[in-house]
Amino acid sequence: MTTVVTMMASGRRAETRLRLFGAAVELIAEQGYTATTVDAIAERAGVAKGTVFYNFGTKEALFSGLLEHGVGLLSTALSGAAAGETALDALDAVVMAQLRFFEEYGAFARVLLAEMWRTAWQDAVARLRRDVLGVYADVLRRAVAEGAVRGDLDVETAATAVFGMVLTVAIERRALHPDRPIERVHATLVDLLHGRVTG
Amino acid sequence: MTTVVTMMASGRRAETRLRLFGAAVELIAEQGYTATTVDAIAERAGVAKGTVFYNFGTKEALFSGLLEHGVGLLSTALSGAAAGETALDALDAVVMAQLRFFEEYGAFARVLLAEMWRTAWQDAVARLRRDVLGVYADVLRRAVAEGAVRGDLDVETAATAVFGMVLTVAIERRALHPDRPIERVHATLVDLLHGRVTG
DNA sequence: TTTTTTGTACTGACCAGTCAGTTTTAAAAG
DNA sequence: CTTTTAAAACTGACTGGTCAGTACAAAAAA
Repeated sequence: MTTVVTMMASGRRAETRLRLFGAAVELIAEQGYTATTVDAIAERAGVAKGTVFYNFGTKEALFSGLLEHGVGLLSTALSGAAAGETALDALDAVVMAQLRFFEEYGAFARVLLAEMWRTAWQDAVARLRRDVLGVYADVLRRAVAEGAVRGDLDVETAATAVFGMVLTVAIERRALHPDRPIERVHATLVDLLHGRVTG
Repeated sequence: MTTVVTMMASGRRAETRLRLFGAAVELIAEQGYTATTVDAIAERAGVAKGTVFYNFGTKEALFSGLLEHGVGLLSTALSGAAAGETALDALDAVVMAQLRFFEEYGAFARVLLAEMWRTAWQDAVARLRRDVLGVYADVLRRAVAEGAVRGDLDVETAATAVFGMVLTVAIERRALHPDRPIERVHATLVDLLHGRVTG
């Protein structure tokens, strides 16, 4: 049972909410948002259907909350890793943090990738761009300032590219090569980024 | 109206099928598979609902056919670009071909990204891995043979990484920076891959 | 003549959301 | 410590609507 949830303000209600997030993220990862019924979420969470609506009001609000929560965790994980001697060390560390995060919360990775583009969740997506892609952009800008990277690098595009690359690889690895050590995947990606592959 | 469809064996029936693919890919890109109704697809295609079932039998079969069709076009586009003096030239060309393909068929890119992970479409996904990721893997292997790339490169992971990177960037560009020239995006990605960014 | 499409009407399953009633919790009163 | 009280949390049967798929007769195309 891998869930996006770990800890949060305690209390009966908060606990129920987290159980619902956990059930929802797994089911939505497998079936997609629309195909996942509130009944199924409630059943997996071990609560009555009415409880879902008592806590969130609508199915959409439940999903919105789930996205917010997950993006928050991801953002925390990445920015926590962004420290480092040089900007390039920091970049490696952020890539590793993203790989580890999706290793633990693989269901959330798939939900993100699948549902990120729907207009219904603009708020969570905006936050993803600001707080998650922003970490990559900051690190890259720092690298520019340190002179480790060409000054005319298109930082926005590069940040998206790295994030998408890691996300795709993390999902593919979980689906097809779960035994492959995450360190090996990290090494491949880091080599790609540092030009130790070609030339 | 951007559709995945371009040309195919002519005939009334084939034409109807392609119109349905075109309508379906747009709607599914916006709303997702489950949320898209057969009624809506038929209406946008300008066809009676019964015609959908006459041609495909089920909604799932329509979508399966759409995926097959799109993956076939993508595979053709990429392998057609994989020629080139050196393997690294070929890699650049394949990246460009993928960017161009998703520029033209942006709706299909989003459908791929969103629905690729559901177990229901294993066949199309297997073909994607074989025929599309395979093009990247081949080019990278060729680069290894030419000595342009380290011999111990994890070709599979690298191929997935590059494909995912380009896919993510292509979608993000269409959504957020439609005016940004595709050549500039290509230059950023190619620089990343050739180590002209760091060091 | 055969194949394909149309339009309308129908069905049966499924599902988000509601609501009246029940249980739990915690605190105040005795 | 026990009882009372009221709010908060939870329950599950029910409802109204939606949708994939069917049926079919008539029309259009090949």
